[in-house]
Amino acid sequence: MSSFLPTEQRLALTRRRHPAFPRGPAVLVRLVKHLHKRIHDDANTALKAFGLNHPQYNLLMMLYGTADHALHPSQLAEAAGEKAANITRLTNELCEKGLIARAASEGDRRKLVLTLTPAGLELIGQLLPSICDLLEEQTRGMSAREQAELERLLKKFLDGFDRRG
Amino acid sequence: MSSFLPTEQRLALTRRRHPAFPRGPAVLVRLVKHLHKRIHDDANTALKAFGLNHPQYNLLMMLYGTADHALHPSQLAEAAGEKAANITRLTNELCEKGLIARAASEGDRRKLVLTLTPAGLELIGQLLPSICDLLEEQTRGMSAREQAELERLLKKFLDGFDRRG
DNA sequence: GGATTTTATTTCATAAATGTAATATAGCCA
DNA sequence: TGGCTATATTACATTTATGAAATAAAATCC
Repeated sequence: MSSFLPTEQRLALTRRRHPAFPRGPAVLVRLVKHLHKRIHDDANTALKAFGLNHPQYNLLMMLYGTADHALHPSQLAEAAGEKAANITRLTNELCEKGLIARAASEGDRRKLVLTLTPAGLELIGQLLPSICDLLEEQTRGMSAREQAELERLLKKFLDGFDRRG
Repeated sequence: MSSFLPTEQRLALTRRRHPAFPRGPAVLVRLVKHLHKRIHDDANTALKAFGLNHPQYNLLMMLYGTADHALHPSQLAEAAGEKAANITRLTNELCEKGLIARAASEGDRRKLVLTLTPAGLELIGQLLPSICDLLEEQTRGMSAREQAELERLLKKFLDGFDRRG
């Protein structure tokens, strides 16, 4: 059946030993952890054929989703949820592959501008069909209505973290 | 407002450029990623006071949630969603702290048995109140009904990955 | 029962992520 | 303008995670 069953059993036992342990929230947290792992692993597998890993793909897609395909490193860090130090390393890798380019920022010379190169755009065009298939397949079990409801609830969940700061 | 808004805007632009890109599934995947990050960071912060990090805490709780507080390394890896190599390192750390103990397995001498020590149990008792508070707070924005519905939908989402193998 | 295959665990090399400090420029204010 | 503060980015050290090979014991097969 579900790969999550053992987790629930352990949680039940935990509650017997420590009744204050909040079952619902703990289940949600563990579900997110499990899902994240599966999503990350699946994506890495699918992207291997294109010479990318998941974080690199995410950076490319953040640029792809921006008006002029250009972002400052700090914006990219924020967009992709990566630490600044990580952005340096990952963008170095993408530069070496020729998928993005670095340029000095016109207005503020502390900043750089990262842009997708034609090769980067080309690669995105090549890999998107695989990624679309993957995303469709991963959510095949849910109706459109369920997906929308899940989206709503996940956003509410995330709001709770924003509130905490 | 929501920290997720920019993500949605980028997704909208992505769809304009590549109409086949499935918005719903992509949003779900990105929400899971954001949530996981926040959960992981919050937990690490809360656990620092107890000298633990999130993966170490997870291992302790997997043992705590098991009938006799004992698991083989391979079971622990499965339970915590960690790779075997990682389990070796993490359990070494926990052994050095005296929170768990290793023993040879009676039946199958390829295996080890990992058990919570009294000190490990004691530490869990000390940190659980903080963790319970944290979990309650993170989910405060959702009603019990919403939490239950979210749990149901996340399980359905996870089922999709189990089906893929 | 001996050879072969499978399973469990660890070791080691490597990759990925993070924190902290260093560097450089911008913006501000007197 | 000069000095102070804030921001952007990178470099370096450290931690954390992963993959692949090595080791050893069990299970299987003939």
